[in-house]
Amino acid sequence: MSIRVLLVDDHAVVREGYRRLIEKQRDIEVVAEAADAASGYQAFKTHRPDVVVIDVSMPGRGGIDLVRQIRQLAADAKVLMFSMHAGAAYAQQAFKAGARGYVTKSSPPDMLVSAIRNVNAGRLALCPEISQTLAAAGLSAQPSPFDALSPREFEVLRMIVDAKSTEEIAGAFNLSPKTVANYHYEIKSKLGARSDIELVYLCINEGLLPSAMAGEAS
Amino acid sequence: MSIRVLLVDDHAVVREGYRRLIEKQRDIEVVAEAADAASGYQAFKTHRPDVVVIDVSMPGRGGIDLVRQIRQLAADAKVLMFSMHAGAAYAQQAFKAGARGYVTKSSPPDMLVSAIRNVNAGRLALCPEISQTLAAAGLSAQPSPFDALSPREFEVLRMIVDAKSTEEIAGAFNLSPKTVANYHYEIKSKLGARSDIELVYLCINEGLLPSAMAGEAS
DNA sequence: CGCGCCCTGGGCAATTTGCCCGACGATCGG
DNA sequence: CCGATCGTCGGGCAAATTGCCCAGGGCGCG
Repeated sequence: MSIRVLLVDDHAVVREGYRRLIEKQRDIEVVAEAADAASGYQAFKTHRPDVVVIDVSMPGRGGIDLVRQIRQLAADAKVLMFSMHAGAAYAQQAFKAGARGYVTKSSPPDMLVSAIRNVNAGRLALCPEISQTLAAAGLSAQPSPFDALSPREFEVLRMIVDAKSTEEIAGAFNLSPKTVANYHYEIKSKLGARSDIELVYLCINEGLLPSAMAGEAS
Repeated sequence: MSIRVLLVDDHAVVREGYRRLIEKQRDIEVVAEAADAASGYQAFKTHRPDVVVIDVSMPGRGGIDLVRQIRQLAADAKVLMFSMHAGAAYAQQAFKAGARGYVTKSSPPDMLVSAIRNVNAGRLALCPEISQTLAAAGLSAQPSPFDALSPREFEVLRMIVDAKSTEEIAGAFNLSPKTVANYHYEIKSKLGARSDIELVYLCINEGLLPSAMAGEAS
């Protein structure tokens, strides 16, 4: 009996790559793919895979939200998060949302497949970089102020540092602009940022951002 | 005679994915892979591929630099950039560095392979999102928008992205806070930034912020 | 059940932003 | 020499945003 996997990633190439890695194994098979959170959720409902592999950074509400949704539907769902950044903050949010594993895209191929096996077996799966930064952030020094953020605040923060306007965020989450503005204020307050620009820097050296994104120079 | 391709991307999964797509074609073959700029450069020298596919965002100084290096070695090298973000700024940088194509990772698979053929044939290759944003930004806009800034504006900009408050800047330059606010407005206007956060990103990928991203929590 | 989080948004004063305008000096072409 | 242009500096004012407080509803936990 093989492990049935659902792949959710907005980049077709990445899905191809993961699929290729998986197909080399004979005890794992890909039963479905999805390119965004909404269709990923549908695919989960219809296929009920053993393991769901989700990319954290996806357009719209992002992968973290999808985990939450899925776990709400099926509390025993096994989710493996898949990310391109090694920031501890993301990983922590992912685990809080109910993920059972977290690996980066730069991990060697065999780690990616063994992570699927681990998660399927009920074990946690995380790659060295993550466990390292997680451990460092965890027991040693200060608990990152990002831990104080509620899930919702974290998601709003992501949109903010992605240079989205208050209205865009409100639209994306179906919230009142006022509520978003309140989150914005609360986030800055919790993180001790005195301006949006400080906010960006905090996120950058927390690893929340791919370090340098292209601005919308329109 | 098939098109010989060199793949440079730091994520193993992505290389796998691209390789899988390419192997389905019989006129294209992957002659080498590399996981970083340095080994990519070596691989280019030894294999002399027809087309080099490079991921823009790689550890170190990124893929843009690699293009420049390669073009310096062989001015007729055909480089296809491969990115996960659709920002026009990155694409422009890529073309300025000598790339002949630019596609995003969210492009459909057949676009990725046809881009290789186009670049190999000497044509430009870019996916719709990019050509759109690029056209919007105006391809004629060759000079960096930063050139439009007056000296004073430039100085103020540097203070702004250094997270200084309006009052701090006014104090540092012996100006009225109102004047600083006016400069602030004028700068955003000239650079086309709709928020301070976009301003920061513009500066980052223009290389204005050498010290910005040094934070490694580890 | 009570307590305490989180989510959601209204209210409102204080500040900032967006945009326009006027003034002064320097530089430059004719 | 004379306008034209540009950079610097700031006032004004309406509109938007921020800072901060508050309140009700939902959900989990002891």
